[in-house]
Amino acid sequence: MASRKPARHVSVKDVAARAGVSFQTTSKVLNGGGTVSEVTRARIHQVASDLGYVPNLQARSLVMQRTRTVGLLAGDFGDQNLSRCIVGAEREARRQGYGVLMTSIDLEVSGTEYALPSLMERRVDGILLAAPQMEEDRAVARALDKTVPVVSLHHIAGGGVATVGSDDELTGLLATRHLVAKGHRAIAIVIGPRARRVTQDRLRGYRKALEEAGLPFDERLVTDGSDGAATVELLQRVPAISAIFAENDHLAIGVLSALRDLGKRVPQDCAVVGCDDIETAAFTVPPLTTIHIPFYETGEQAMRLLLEMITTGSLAPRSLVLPVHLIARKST
Amino acid sequence: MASRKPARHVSVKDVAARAGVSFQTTSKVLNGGGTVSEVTRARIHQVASDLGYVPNLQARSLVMQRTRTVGLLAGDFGDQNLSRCIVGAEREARRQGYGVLMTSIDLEVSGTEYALPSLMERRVDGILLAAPQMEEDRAVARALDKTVPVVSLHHIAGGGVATVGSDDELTGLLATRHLVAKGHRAIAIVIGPRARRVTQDRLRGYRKALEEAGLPFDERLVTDGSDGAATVELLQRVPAISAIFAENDHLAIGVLSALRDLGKRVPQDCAVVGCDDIETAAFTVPPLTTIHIPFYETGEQAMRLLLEMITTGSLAPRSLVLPVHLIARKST
DNA sequence: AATCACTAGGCGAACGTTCGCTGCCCGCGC
DNA sequence: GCGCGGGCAGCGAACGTTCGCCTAGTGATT
Repeated sequence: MASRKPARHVSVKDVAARAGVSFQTTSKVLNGGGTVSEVTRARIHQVASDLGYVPNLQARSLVMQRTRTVGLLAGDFGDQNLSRCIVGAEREARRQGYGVLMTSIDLEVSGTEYALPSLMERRVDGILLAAPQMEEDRAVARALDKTVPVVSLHHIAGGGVATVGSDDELTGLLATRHLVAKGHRAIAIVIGPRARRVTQDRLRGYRKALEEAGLPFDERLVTDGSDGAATVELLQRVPAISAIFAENDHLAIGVLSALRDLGKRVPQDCAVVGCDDIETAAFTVPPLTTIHIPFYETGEQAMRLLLEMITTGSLAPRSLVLPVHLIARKST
Repeated sequence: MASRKPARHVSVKDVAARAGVSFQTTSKVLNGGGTVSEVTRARIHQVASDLGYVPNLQARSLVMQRTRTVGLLAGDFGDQNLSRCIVGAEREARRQGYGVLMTSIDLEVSGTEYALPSLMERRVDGILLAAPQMEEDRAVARALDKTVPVVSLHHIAGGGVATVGSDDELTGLLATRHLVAKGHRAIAIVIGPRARRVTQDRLRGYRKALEEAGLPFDERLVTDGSDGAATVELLQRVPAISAIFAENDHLAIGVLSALRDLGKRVPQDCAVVGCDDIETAAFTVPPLTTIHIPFYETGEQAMRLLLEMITTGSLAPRSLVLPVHLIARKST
């Protein structure tokens, strides 16, 4: 019935046989360089293309001791910001002729259990970590085989890992400064999970900006925005609030909607600034002023660093912090 | 200075030497099964874990003639819907012990140029196509090596490729029926690129629903929504319009914003229904009624089908259409 | 005419596995 | 006491490459 034969791929030997040369010579022509006469070279190329020869990178990797493949360990591909990083990283890898083996880690298992070993078995030349949730997982640093270069987009507990990211403190600083510059004095902040670095850093930037402006830091102006009602409570607690800094755009959208429910106009009654510059930020009502985070470039730079580490063989953990900038829209 | 040696990985031979057995016996114990006495078995396991042995899948693949890796050719990882598919696909692959090699194709090159060959060189066992833009690229079907199973999330010109997707005609049908049921008679449709299958199919569903309801199809009620002004023009052209079906949620958001600009209330003055159920659809103002497309499941099923084709060795192009359903929110 | 320097291409080994076969030793039954 | 079978382990080959080394020719130089 259906042809069940896998129809083996053609190898250098097949080409060699047809061209009447040794397979090593064929190899020289097709892949490596060597001194082969122009005529046989041409003949071999001809036969190879006739037969549809496709080099077997597995075999090549075996002898070369490198796969030209990097592992990408992602927390959640669904996350829009992360996926922008990934796009950048993948593109850079491809540009340099590297393949990308992707794995995501589910929340249940710590990633150390399955994902890392699976990458190591496939002998990736390096690993790019894009998993915020393993920030505080001390097992990760331990599980990381010291033989392969690693770059992470997030801080890794235990350190010793190269990191590429954006300047989160600056992010908080710019956002808050902007509000200060607009004349606001009672500036609240809505934050995500406190355990996350990004939260802490942006919060620090917020405090720094207040300090610069000679404004007191008031713990009552800080609220956890994970549930929508938080903003409402916040405003009831401190009615004087005239501006809200949301530590990321999703929170900002929640804030916007809470303000609308309260009948407050943005930005007249209350200004709002977010962070991340997600795609929809430009289309909220009103369009959201936010801090643009260069996610794409982050991924790109991270991959570039990783590949550089791979080619130079250096395992020294260098780090890179990318600048951010404010995008003023209508919410402030 | 910095240790520059790659510090070679430990192989079965290393383990064997330490355990005082032949490397083949070690292989039997560690990977394949064989008849080995309990004591040597234990000893080998001990040594392997002491030395930190990690099997080399490259070498294994070479002899087994399969890599347990599938290629994922994606159009755009940034696309939210696509990335949900990808998450589902990756998860299923991982569940079955397969690795996923990802490549995205840039708009400049057709994908056939670089991406497919690169996957073939790495000897993937199968390929999952998730690239809407190659829908009409006839080169794709030709470039596809007939030796490896392929499943696509989109129609492939030339056919012969297994496809998994959702029922786009049903999508248009349900959306329009819903509006009809709400009593609307002048129902406009805002569509994306006409060349895309999904557009055509959803449009067909729209027409079918109108027909069912005995409403005439009016070409003036069809508009290309790619630029925001289209909706405004549409409503000026046909003021009687009381409902708009947007062929996807992004278009719907554009429509919503246009209606707001015109001072029309949603849903009182004009109802809106979208498609896709993107994440933000629940947070628009008002929350968007839309057709939920099971992207995650689509990816999952596609991968399942692909892996099944791989293991059974069947190349027959089976196809799968997943059902969709309406999610009623406040915009209708 | 003998040596030389090159060029073109072959050969063997290695990379880390799997797999089928062979051989050894031991205990058992007659 | 002899042959036999079964459990255990080793051996060789193969998968498709790359790489260094070797050899057989060729034409030019002494």
